[in-house]
Amino acid sequence: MRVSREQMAANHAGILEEASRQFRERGFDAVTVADVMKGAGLTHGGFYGHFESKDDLIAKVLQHLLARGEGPIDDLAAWQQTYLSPKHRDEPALGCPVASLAGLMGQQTPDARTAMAKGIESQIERLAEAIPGSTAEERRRAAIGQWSAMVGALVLSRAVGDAPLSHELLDETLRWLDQRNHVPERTA
Amino acid sequence: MRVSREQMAANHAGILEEASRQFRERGFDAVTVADVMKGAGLTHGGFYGHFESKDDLIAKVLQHLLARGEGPIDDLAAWQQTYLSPKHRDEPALGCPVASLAGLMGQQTPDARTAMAKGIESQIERLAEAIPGSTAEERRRAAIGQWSAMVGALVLSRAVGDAPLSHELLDETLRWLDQRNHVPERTA
DNA sequence: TGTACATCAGTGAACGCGCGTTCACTGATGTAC
DNA sequence: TGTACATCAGTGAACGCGCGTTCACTGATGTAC
Repeated sequence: MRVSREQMAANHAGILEEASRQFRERGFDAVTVADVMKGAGLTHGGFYGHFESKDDLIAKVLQHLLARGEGPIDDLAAWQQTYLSPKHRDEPALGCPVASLAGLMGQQTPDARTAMAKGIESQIERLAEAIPGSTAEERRRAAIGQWSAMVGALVLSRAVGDAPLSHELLDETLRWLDQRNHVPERTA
Repeated sequence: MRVSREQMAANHAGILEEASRQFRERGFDAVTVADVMKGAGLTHGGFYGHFESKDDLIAKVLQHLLARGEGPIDDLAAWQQTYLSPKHRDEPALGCPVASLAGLMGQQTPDARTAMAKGIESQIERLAEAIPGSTAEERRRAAIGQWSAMVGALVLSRAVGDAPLSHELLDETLRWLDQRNHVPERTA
């Protein structure tokens, strides 16, 4: 059942895409190679024509998810509101790979860890350019602090489940960050 | 090889303690029942005399780790400095269970998730009492924001590995939080 | 352009391993007298 | 207090299952003429 070169490339992209969703949704361990291949509309045996191993897939998925250069953040408050939204909390499969996967890097390969580290660094740089502050050092510090708070709040809100606390974590962190990004003139 | 009641109680506590360390160090999936029992100086078969299943152990470990009421935080800055230290980053086995395990709750049982949620709530309450602020609402918001930032920074610094960025995440988040907890009089 | 054949992407059964869990057994503990 | 026996915590072999991975096979693709 050989397929055309175009179809094979599409299948390869489909496996990557499906894996990136399932990994974000359920983590690396709970997702099997067969799960990913089924989701991509293929059978598990063909997997090794595309990737060397499951670990290789994990590294490639992280590189794919984290290396894509996203544009600058033009509206910081809106961006943070989207990040700290119930929708983002409830849809990890399409959401921030750092929030879903950073806590799982302990047992991963060096390639996977490197991809994650690069993604975190580039996200901090991206945030630093959108954050107010008089010096570059101050903006980078604020970017690190705010990015930590955003990732932490999302991780905690997902861990809490659907209790009121879950929504409170998102909402209060958002408001707390918003206070930092405005000079304390309005609403104190 | 029956053992005394005292010895059995000690073994039970030892299994819990060993599991709580290994889970924090390597996560739930990578730690096997046999690993835990070996660490506790026992053989794997005896496990089911103490716990119903591995899932039961996970729930009991979380209850054990997160339900213990810790005293009030008397020195907020010192407490945050300890939390955001390289030592804490490098010793997850003895560190904060929320930072190690919150990101792994997605696939866990309701009992485990409930224990985690309670631990997060009580930690926020504990922080809120140590944080400056004129109203209870303001202190709770700051507690949520700061706790999110602390957990996020620790998770990110562990994910990054031993790159300079890892230390920077801890250090800059600490300084950033410290700025929030002082009226902007010194060092701007 | 049409035909013959070599290539190879995908299939699905099978393998080997490790894990959670079970169970017959052991021998020290704890109890009944 | 001492003895006989029932209890049962712990042992370690074994089971069953699911997973990552392999492999012989299939049949459409792509190429050589």
